[in-house]
Amino acid sequence: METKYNMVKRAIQSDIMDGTYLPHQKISSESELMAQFKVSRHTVRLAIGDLVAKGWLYREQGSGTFCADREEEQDTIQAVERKNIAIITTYISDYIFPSIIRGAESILSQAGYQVSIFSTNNDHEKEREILEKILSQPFDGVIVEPTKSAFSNPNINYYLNLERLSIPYIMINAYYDELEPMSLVMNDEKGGFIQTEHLIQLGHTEIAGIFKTDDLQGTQRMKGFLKAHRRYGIPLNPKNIITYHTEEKETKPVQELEKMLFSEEARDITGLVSYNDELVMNVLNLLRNKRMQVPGDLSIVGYDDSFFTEVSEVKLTSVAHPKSDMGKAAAKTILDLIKRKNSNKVNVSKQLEPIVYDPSLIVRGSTVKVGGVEVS
Amino acid sequence: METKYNMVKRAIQSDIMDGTYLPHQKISSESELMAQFKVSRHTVRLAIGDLVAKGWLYREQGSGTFCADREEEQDTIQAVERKNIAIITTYISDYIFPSIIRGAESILSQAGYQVSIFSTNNDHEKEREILEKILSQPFDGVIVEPTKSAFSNPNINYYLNLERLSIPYIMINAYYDELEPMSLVMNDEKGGFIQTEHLIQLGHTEIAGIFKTDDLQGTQRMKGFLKAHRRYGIPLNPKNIITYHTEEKETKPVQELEKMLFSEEARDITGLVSYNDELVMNVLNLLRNKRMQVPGDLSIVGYDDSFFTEVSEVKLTSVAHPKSDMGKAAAKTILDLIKRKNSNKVNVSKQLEPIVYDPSLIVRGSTVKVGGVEVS
DNA sequence: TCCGATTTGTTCGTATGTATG
DNA sequence: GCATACATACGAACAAATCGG
Repeated sequence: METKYNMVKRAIQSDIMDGTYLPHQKISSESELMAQFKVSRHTVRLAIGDLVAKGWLYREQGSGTFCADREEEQDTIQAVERKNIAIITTYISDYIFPSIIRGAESILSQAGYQVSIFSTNNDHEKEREILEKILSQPFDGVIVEPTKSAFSNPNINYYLNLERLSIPYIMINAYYDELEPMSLVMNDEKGGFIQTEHLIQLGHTEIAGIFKTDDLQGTQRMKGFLKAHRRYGIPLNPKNIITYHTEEKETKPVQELEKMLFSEEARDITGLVSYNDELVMNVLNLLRNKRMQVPGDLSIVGYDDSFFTEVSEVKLTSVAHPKSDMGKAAAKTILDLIKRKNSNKVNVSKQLEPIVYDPSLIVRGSTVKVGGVEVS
Repeated sequence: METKYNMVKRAIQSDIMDGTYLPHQKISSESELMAQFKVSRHTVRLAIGDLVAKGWLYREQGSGTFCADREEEQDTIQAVERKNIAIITTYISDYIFPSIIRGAESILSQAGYQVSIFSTNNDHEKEREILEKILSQPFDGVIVEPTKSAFSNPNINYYLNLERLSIPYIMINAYYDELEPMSLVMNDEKGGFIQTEHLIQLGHTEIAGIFKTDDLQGTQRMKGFLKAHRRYGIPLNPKNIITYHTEEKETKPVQELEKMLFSEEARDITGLVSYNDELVMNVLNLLRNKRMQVPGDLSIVGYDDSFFTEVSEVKLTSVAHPKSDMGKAAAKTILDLIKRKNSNKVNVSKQLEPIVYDPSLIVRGSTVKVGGVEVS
């Protein structure tokens, strides 16, 4: 059970961290806070007193309570050398993130840094909590994989606050456009393009595409999918595209595909471009039940070149993802930014050019010429 | 004009400075101070609150207010605000550890703790470095998966130091016998037993076993493998057993198996007990090249019930591993230990009984009656 | 320069909840 | 179970500083 003064305290801290209150700005008066939270003056003063003691606020009698400037103080704290870096991902255990985390951890621990991990579960609210935690502690740098990157982010202010406190951060896999942060991403549009191009060059003309549309990767890959069709003059039936959101990943895409392939109005799909390898595994289960052959009846191109490509019976054609290399590069970049910051004392997050990984296709057994025999 | 609470404050400070109150000694209770200075309780609390914030005193509900030991102030002041837990695993990204880490992270972050991760790469030297780092920082608890747990550990002293500093730690998957720590492990001997028993009950008598012998899990599973043979009166040819160390995992076990199955002195092996599912994947690749059918020609039992069991064409019979449940349980246990420590001020690491997970076999398509048809 | 409204500072009283020994 | 000690929360009153008119 949370205490009232703690609620007030956290609310004020939030307002400080998301930039509602800027340094030296006056915060709401005690009576305003009393009304706002429907608590007694005593409770408000208790909350404010705590924050004053911790150096978040300062009071001036007769004038008001003000947001403190915690930046100057930062230096003194940093004198105590504690090298700490935060990694925020959407999911810790799923899929390719462990590789990314491992890559980053190996570099960072070698450089004497300690790595703290956080996962948002692709939820903006959780992301906010994590950013608040990071802002209230002495982190030297942050590596973040954006949550629901296709949508505008309600936590932009927290990232701006990182900049204000000159804590370097970089984004991997995707980035929030508004921030123009240093980032390490794939050229996902090109990735989607070469996935599709590969099938087109094998003679496929009726190609289904399944894309996750709540992150930037998915929307970009879909863009590449469309572009390839246009480039090669292949007419694209809008019904060939299936989109889904993270929460639906276990159900909707496979259900929709089942409809597309096996319902009465089924069309003669011969190729499939998948958002990623993980999804292909679900698709393969469906096809196995329906006695459909891969690649005989359906050629499939995955994305990420994950371990799935090797363990399934049909080795999967897939787009290579840098994975642990990306993690390592991210780690090196953040170390570089920290070094620059400590020498220049200026915000350099945006001085570096984003690193864009060019995708390349790893052709394996899951794709063949349309109607054709396995190439192997 | 001096305020009342300031008088009380200065009086207490004086008593601390002139040695009337020694570190960790209980000071007068609030009601005593009320009488002594003839002020209200609120005023006393205001004075004490100030001194607590400045680190001169600390309060314990139900017990009293105590003089702080300002020698160790640096440590305590950080420890109070920073709820930090370390997780040490052998490998961060491989296999089932991501699930364990995720399970632990979800519980710990919910409890407001921050999770720092370290990986030893199964190397004692790296483990030592990590333990040194942890000992020099304010961690509240440590969850550790032992490195090379089958061997005696050269870093025992570091763990004893954790105990001396009363930092709770627990071990998962295995434990160093000398320490008798709180641990969460599987009954690996029983696991190896039921793997083998399953094949025996299907009529197999020539069963190969592959075990990793540098961790406790592997040696225990091998023990179960032997026990099952004895129990059922099946003679066991020592040549049916292959052992390997972590560094050899990509080469030796498969090479040895190839020799066992396909060389001139090959024997008629019909069943295979594998240290884990990951290894089975390598085995399956070998068998595919050799055009050997699973389960038709060889029945295979894996261990860990990992994602591999579901993605391969032949669904794998395997022993269930608690994975993220184990991570969650580990997190809850360490939180419990921290709570006890903060209340009792004694080392309680060893007061809890180790949690042992009983293994259970998940039967899928990779095992059939000897010489028989697939059961499906 | 003073006034009055606002805002924080100090102090009292009271009540109930929760942890400790 | 009980007394003790700290924790949370409400209410009220007056003091002292600030600021705009």
